[in-house]
Amino acid sequence: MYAAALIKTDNPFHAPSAPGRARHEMSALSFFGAEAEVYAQGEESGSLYQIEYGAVRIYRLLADGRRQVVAFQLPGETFGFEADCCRSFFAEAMVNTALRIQECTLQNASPAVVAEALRSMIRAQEHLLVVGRQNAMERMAAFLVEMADRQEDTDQVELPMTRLDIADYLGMTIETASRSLSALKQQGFIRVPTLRSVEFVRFEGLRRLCR
Amino acid sequence: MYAAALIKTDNPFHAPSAPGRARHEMSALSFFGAEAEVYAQGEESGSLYQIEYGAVRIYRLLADGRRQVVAFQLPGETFGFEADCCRSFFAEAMVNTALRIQECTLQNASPAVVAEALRSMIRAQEHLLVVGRQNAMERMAAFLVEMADRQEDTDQVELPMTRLDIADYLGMTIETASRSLSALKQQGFIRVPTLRSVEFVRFEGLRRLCR
DNA sequence: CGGGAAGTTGATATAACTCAAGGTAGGTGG
DNA sequence: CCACCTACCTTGAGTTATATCAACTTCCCG
Repeated sequence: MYAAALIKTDNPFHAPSAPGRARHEMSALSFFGAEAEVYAQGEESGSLYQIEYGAVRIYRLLADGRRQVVAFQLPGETFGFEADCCRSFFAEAMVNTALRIQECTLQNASPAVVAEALRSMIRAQEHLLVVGRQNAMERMAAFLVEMADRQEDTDQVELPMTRLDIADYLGMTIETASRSLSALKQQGFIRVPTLRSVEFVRFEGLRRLCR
Repeated sequence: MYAAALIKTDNPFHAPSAPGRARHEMSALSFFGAEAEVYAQGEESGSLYQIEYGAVRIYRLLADGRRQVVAFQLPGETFGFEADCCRSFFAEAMVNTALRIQECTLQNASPAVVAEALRSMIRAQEHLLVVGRQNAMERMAAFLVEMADRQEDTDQVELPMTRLDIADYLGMTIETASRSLSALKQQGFIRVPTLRSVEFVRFEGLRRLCR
């Protein structure tokens, strides 16, 4: 059992203790409750984070509060590798999350870490095409396809994020996000058994929709 | 003088010979005329490109031809570092361009190359905020501020790209790009002495506009 | 000076935003 | 265990920013 002091959270909820599965590395787990901040823009960087379980949103804000989520990070993925000393973005847990934290500099970065960073860049640039050039239904389809591909399951996906998170990821309002999801449902592409899960009925149709 | 055979271009124009300035490395220069392709999506990757002079656009297409420019690369900058074997994007010279090409793998990548790749990622993610959450005038202002910051000149910038390139970078139509530029001009933020240059009148105002 | 490509401006159409009301699901306490 | 409460989500109606379509202008190059 981990001491409560280890749990870094700014909301009253306390994350559960470590899961029973085996540890892959010597680094300890850190726990974050839903909405807890992992790091903030402007903070000193230098650490690398790997998600053991849970999910994290990476985002940036405009002066008037408009938010763009630039990435969702899922179990097994690594984030937080930066060239400069200061964080360029905010990172927050979306649900109860366990992270392995390790120090990492440009010099000691392994090729695997570099490779994952480069793939994150490709994903960000592909996402730019979605946000810059696709309409609302195409964006929602692209989001669902991306989640399915990353979870390697084209039957259904679990969504650790709210509709507002999805909207801020896709560069639209929560109402438009909700309407797009309803339209995909109504047109027989998906079913939505619960608010946080989506079942695919015609996955390839969905993929064709956003090519 | 370089042989014409060295000039890789798919348009009739031939790039001029190498500039007089000193070479920093042993690698030879390759020349590309305006609109010449540097690499295409799906091609085998493995090379890294550094711009000696000129400018390159990195972009992706949707099936119906919609285009998103994900980055502009300027002199001194490096691009083309990828984790996987295949190119994820197209790269095209926008004007007469000279590139130093070198082989580069994940294993032999220098920390400097990794650092520049990470900065490209941050720039892509910051651009996501512009495209996802800012209106047309804010986007155009953000573009001009970015170009000024990268050229390290807040008095004026040279634009190696067309209005259509700018529009496809900012996720808007060419008409909206033109109108946004006109609005910034009309409101006294900038002057536009030629089609390919912009003078800043109130640079800090421009910066405030897109924060 | 002429021609063509690139850019600008105007008028109208439309997709997405905004504001508002209503619905649903999950959690809490009686 | 059920009912209520609240946060989250969905749907509707009207507005607006940007896209679209079209005409005109400017710049560059021969």
